[in-house]
Amino acid sequence: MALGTKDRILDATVGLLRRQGYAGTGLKQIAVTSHAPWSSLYHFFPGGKDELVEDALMVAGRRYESTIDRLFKESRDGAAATRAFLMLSVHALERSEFADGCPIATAALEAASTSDRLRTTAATVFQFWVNAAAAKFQSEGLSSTRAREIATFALATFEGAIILSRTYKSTEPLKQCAEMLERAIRAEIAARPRRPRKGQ
Amino acid sequence: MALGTKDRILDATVGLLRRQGYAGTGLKQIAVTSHAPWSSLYHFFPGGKDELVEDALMVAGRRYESTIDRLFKESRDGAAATRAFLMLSVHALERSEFADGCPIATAALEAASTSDRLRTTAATVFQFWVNAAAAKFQSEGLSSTRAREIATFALATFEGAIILSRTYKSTEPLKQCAEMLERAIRAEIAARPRRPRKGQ
DNA sequence: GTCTATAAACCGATAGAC
DNA sequence: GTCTATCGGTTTATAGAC
Repeated sequence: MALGTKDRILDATVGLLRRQGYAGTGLKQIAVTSHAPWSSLYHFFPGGKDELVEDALMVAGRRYESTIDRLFKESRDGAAATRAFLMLSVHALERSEFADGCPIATAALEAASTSDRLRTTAATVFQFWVNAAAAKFQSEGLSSTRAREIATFALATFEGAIILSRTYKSTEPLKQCAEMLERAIRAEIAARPRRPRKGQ
Repeated sequence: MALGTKDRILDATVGLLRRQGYAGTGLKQIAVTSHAPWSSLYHFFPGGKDELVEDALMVAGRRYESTIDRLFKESRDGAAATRAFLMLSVHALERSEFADGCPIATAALEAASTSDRLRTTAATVFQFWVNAAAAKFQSEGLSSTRAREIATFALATFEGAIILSRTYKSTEPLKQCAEMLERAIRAEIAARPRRPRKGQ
């Protein structure tokens, strides 16, 4: 089943955002890469570049969210799931010559001080991910607040490890962080006083 | 004492790279911001944009390096120094309306798959920082390799926390990560006799 | 939905006068 | 070291025909 033109445009945009960021990616290049006619960009995204990029960030964000959701539900515990999530990117980087990092991070940094609209979109996506991971930590006896703190810590280490691994062109930082992050999370959960879950 | 034109250009470039990244920052804007004549850019940086940005990354990198160096030498231990380093950015973000994050990260992500020259420069800077921090961890009894692993972990969490704090326009992620990172590092060091690979 | 054409602004870079 | 002018290319975006 062939992908529609709109979906091809969105997919190409996600891929180019990963490699070149927002400012470095031109609409023309998106049209060429996605084999879409130039005029289709404005047909499907009348709001221009910002609307297209916003949609692309949401698409990529939802995709990651379901991956996180599945991973954290399948895993033994949140610490192991976090490690597995980082290891997923190890392989993604290896397969893509260190291109397929986080689809949000570069655009998020670029937008943080330049576009409130895109910044908010990126923030929303990060919150999806934190929520998906925090659900697992909460099921291990942590309060909602505490579970989200740990998920935020995990997301931060993940994002930073991707930066280092892509910059070094080496998966070592990501692998080392995966290991230490797993230990750190396990310690946080073990050492901290558990707050009773309601009704239990 | 007035700054020379070249230094003003470099300073302006560092500031703009933080806020807009590499592709988002034009040479013309750098000239205007630094109050430098347009032709001075090519007078001082005959290699054009790439040479200018490379120099700016190195300047900012050396500046951070000496900060890290001082902080880690003054602090009680590496874990506390790491926490203090993250807290430094908490205040920098507060003072700058969430603009003054890491001067390298955005350009590093943009360059990772597009410019090997800038990617290498960013990698060199990160190594400076890791080395400066690792020296302290080594002085606490860790092997060089192990000290660098922990410094890399700290740098990754720092970079990711900056992304989240800037994206959320909240210093909470940075503060939470500072706290958890300190505990994690202290635990890693306490478990010092960590031989290559022990089974679980 | 797609085609072609084009506007208006901006990009990095260069040249020659002073 | 700085001034002015300009080149060729690219950018986002729009318009009208089909």
